[in-house]
Amino acid sequence: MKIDPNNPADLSAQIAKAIRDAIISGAMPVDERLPSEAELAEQFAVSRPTVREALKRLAAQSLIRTQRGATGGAFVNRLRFEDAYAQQITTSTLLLSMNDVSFTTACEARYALERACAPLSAQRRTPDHLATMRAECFRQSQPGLTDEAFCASDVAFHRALVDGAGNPVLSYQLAGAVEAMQPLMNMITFTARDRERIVALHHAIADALEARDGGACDDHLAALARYTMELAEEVMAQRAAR
Amino acid sequence: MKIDPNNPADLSAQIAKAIRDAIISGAMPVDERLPSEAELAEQFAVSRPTVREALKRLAAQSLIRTQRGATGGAFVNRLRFEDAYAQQITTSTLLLSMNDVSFTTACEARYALERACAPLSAQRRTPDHLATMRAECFRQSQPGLTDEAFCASDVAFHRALVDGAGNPVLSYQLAGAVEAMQPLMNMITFTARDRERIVALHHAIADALEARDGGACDDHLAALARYTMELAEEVMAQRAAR
DNA sequence: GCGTTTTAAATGTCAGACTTTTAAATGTCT
DNA sequence: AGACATTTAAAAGTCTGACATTTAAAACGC
Repeated sequence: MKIDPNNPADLSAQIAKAIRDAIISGAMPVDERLPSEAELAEQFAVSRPTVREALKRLAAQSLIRTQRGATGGAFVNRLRFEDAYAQQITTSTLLLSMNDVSFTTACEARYALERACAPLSAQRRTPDHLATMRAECFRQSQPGLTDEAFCASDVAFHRALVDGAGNPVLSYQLAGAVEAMQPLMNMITFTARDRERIVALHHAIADALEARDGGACDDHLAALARYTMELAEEVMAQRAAR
Repeated sequence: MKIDPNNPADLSAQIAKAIRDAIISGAMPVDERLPSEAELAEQFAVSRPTVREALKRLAAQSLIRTQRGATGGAFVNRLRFEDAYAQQITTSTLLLSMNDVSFTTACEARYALERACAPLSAQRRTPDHLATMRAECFRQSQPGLTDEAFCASDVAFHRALVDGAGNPVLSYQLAGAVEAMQPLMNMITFTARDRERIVALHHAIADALEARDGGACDDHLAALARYTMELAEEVMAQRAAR
């Protein structure tokens, strides 16, 4: 850990960076305890509140966790895939909403990535994945379902597809792409016929995975992508006309 | 923004969550100024240091930025793709290093995602992207190059490929997958013949993109994926033997 | 009217105290 | 001796109040 220059601004950011670099470089292994706040304050020659601000920055990135009590302190945290999912999803959601990314762009990215999973998922999906997909299909065909619940079920279906690839790195990367689409999808009103069509494609996808036919799965995903974009275009056209 | 229960622990986390939710829900538009730290302290009935810790958490996620001075304060930050790239890369890198993800798993994910970009990149790549790829190919065939520089150039080549798809969401998602592989790739020692083979495949990929032939590009990427994994397996076998 | 100075508001930092949590050390009883 | 209760100390979490620094707008002077 390095010292800070005599630049008396952003001290907490500098300290956070120093510690972050130490963690990333591997100098501090997982579960290693950092010095206490008082010791860090002395080492960096700053006050304890400043150290605390730095630690909170790292905690926000799940790089450390803190524990109170006698043997407590700040510990290097093992970054778990589940924790990273959550961050990834909020970041992706904000990226889409704050940069007026078009529905088309987001949708294209999402289906391109999903199609990348298709062949792997066809090979490796378990009965569990199939069961989840069938269950979501069933839910999606229930009559009284709100559009939001329909979209949420859609996300669950596609997550099962992605998870079927059995590659946590892929699941992590795709969590953002799939879930961040949900707010955009919620802008669409699905008619009964739309839903019917989508559920039919979902069934076709599940069938293809059950048959371990990656090619067919890819074809149906492509069809679903086209159909989703068509629906979105209609909505856009209606809004433009209004 | 909601109040906190009388739970006197994690106050700053609760406050950060309240503000974060307000931002994500869209209740606070981009560039909106938050109340001053003193006002927030009063609203949440906590002290200013506690509010500051909450704000630092949000700043660590690039959700807000702060400005000093008379008209200063904390502002809702427009999350830019470039900022998100950096976070994505560090998160992905840590995920891989802390969860002993195998080279094979990471490599599989990376190439699956890259292949998802291939058809789009074939359609939309600009001369700029091609020029970058050619330049990196040239660099990769320089004799005195260290393994690390070779890997860095490899990353640059593949980023150009991904950026060629002209979809910022894809570029963002893939930044992590591609760059986080670099530390793993650095564990491989490339012989002159290895490099020759890789550069040849890179050239073939660039040729396919130049010809706007997505299929050929996909084939070469698949070949590159196979070859990379073969190399890694050799390295692993050598280590196991030792 | 324009340039300079003052002022006020805001973040950034510090020092010291107190509270709460937690586990280990100590003590006590059976 | 062992099990249970008590004390103690270390650490994070919080609060109060103060000072420093930055910055833009207001006040002032020419």
